[in-house]
Amino acid sequence: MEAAIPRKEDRRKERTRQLLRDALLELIPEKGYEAISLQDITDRANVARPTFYLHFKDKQDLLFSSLREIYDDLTKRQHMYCEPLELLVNNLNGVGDSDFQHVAENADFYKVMLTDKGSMAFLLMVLEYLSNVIGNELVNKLAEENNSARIPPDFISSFLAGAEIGIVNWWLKSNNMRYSPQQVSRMMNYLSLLGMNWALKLDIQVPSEEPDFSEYDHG
Amino acid sequence: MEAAIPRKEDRRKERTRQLLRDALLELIPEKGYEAISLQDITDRANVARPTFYLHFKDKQDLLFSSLREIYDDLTKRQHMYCEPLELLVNNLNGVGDSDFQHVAENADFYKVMLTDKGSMAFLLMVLEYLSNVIGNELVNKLAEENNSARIPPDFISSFLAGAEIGIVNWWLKSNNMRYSPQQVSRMMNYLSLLGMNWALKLDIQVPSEEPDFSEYDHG
DNA sequence: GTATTTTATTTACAACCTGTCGTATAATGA
DNA sequence: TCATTATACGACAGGTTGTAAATAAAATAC
Repeated sequence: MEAAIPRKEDRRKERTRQLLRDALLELIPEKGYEAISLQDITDRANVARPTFYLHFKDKQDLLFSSLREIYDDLTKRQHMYCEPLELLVNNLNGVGDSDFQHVAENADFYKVMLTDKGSMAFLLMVLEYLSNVIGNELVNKLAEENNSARIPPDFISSFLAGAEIGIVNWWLKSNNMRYSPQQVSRMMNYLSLLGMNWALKLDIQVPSEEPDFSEYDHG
Repeated sequence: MEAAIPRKEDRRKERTRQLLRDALLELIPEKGYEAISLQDITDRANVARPTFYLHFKDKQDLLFSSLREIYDDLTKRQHMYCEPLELLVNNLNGVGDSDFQHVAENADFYKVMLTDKGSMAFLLMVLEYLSNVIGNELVNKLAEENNSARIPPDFISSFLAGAEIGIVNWWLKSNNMRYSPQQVSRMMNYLSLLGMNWALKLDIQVPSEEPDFSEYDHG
């Protein structure tokens, strides 16, 4: 056995990987994920097709690699919002905003991926991400407050994760996104809160003033 | 132009179509939807591959054809449960049962389809089906009771449709389905009710007796 | 700066897939 | 029985994937 010499990472490696990642994200809004072939990707990245296999197993592997950093970043932003917990229970108006904000910023991407041109693996990845974030940052923390949940916390997390996907799908298709990310996020929180109150035997109050959910014109 | 002669449908036509439909549904739990080729389907159905194109456009067309009858039937069953409305608001314990019952009966199928071996088109079809059923049979009817919704009814429908998919996904993966269809359905209803109350300015009461959501052993 | 190692290119290949031709066969309805 | 028409069959072009060889290029180590 040779002694493993910890060589410094070859610069070309990361460079090629980045080219491939960028090419994929660039192509998705153009022709949809499913329709993209490895040839398309490597052509766009100016890389030979066999080279692809030196770095990624297949298209899905590349997709996941492309998205990991994005979602890691989102997780951090969520963490900021939900800490401390008191801020959450007294003010629903920040929780989840970053998610919907992110979707709005990448609307072209999500509009395609939440289509039959998208990918099941991606949707499941998002579902799991949401389920984990909602579970770790919200439901489990609330469940600890009062240790007598009527409904399993992971049921609630999965419920809300699915609901959020349903909402995003509705939002992206609803007449050019007539609601702001903050509005959608708030609708979601208000609609979830009372059921969660009951499920976790909590007593978080819905703000008494009526929220402003009026549509807005795009300008 | 020839006069359209209304010939009786050739028996072979429906026979072949049914063979193809059955073959697909048979193959899905075996190797996943995505991995199935037309060759697989026509082999299983004992039909020549070019014949496939005489009846269906592609694999997805066949899938939709296979599922249409199933979902039409489900819609009817939903309709029964939600009519009359009074029965609904006073008794949460029937709404949506048929959906979860159906999933339990076809667990093998859904376990594969809600996987990266499944299909986005299928998931979107289910999402739309759920959104329509929940909208038409539940939310819109409740919204008419009191014409001053705080949140758009179609937001609520999409929210619940997504939530149901999230729940089904959780349920199928949760340790061999430790909850009965009725339990899962009830959890879902109880968790949704209070938020919907607020959103639609209603006053449906959550039953005061504690529901039984204890897990059960499979025997 | 030079040598060595790693990475990338190129070309080629086998295997599979799809969609669509004709033409021949056989079942069906009239 | 007879005309119709669904189906079988074989074949084709064009696309895909994953892998293999030998060659060229680039980065690191010294």
